[in-house]
Amino acid sequence: MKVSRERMREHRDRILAAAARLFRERGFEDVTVAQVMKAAGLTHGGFYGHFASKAELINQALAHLRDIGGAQSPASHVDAYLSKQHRDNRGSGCPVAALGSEAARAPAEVRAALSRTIQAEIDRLAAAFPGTPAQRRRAAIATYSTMVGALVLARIVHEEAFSEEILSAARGAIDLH
Amino acid sequence: MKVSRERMREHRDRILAAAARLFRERGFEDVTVAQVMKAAGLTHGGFYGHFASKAELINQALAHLRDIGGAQSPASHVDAYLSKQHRDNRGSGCPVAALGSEAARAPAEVRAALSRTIQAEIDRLAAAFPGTPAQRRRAAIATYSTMVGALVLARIVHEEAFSEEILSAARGAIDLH
DNA sequence: TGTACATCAGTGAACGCGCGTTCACTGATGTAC
DNA sequence: TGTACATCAGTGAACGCGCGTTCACTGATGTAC
Repeated sequence: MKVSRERMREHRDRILAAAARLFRERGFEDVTVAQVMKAAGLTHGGFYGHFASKAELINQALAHLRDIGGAQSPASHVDAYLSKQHRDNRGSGCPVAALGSEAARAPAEVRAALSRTIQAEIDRLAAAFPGTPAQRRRAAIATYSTMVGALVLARIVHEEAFSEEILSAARGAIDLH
Repeated sequence: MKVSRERMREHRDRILAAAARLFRERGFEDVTVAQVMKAAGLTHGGFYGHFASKAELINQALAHLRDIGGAQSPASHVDAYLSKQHRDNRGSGCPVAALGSEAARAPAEVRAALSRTIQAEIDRLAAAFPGTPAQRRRAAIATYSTMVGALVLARIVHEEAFSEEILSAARGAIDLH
């Protein structure tokens, strides 16, 4: 049945939020349109009233995600990023670490959305380093690379001790002043 | 038609090599059994004479890959890893960077195969650092994290200059003596 | 403010395609004599 | 060493399932008067 314009906008937001969570948890391909709609409390047929295709949903979900940045200090952001909690909660965590290797093969729009996330993260970290703007930017890029790589490795590795060792070594290698 | 035992072993190797290349290029899900068999010069029906399932092929292909390690020095290995050439040739490159975020959600066997690759890479890099074994291992873990993260980022980013900047910043942050 | 009706968001069955997997068949291999 | 035949690797058509997408329908919304 028809629904008020406000409620429709709310449905759209719920679909995007569900998609952003499910894609990060299980990847683009393992999540079906029907599952996203169910998670949003709707039936699958209505999906195409909101989005032209599943590919379009992927684009919009990642673009939507980009707008949500944390406000904590760089140092505590790094600690939170390299925590067991983040490792074990892909659905609410960094989309670059959760989807990075798939995204590298994705259409230009998906890559562009994640590029903006990467750019924002670098800008944010740059503030925590000393030196010229160029030096700070280079340090921020290297730091973010370490963070993403360590989280990906920690999620692959199955032995808990090894996984924690990776997070700890990465935390130790990053020193913000 | 039947084929000699030697030729069958050769076919199996060709299937594994084709799978290892295609999976790294396009991911586990976008590659079909028929495509792997075609790349190996065979037809898809024969696949199940070699492997019980596609999942089994994924396991074996990653395990097979693990045995092939380079022999260059740590310093030139890092440079090759963080090169444009490696970035642009996923099919013959590091499986951790090519498949990392998908592998994190994969069955235990896939994760175990990649864990061994990670472990081997860390051991190899550790030799290039000074200090106690524990210090060297921590440095190697942080270094490999930076390498994997930077390669993943460089492959996502669509602007060529930004992508090269990421590789360069990571190279600069790693100093082996 | 109340009423009539055109609009259209959401529903759920259905469609078509591609994929993993199976299977009857073919003909070369390799063993038994 | 040669021959007869059982074995079995590879072929390609077919199957069944799940998924993205479409569509006729429903009934609440919101506009025109």
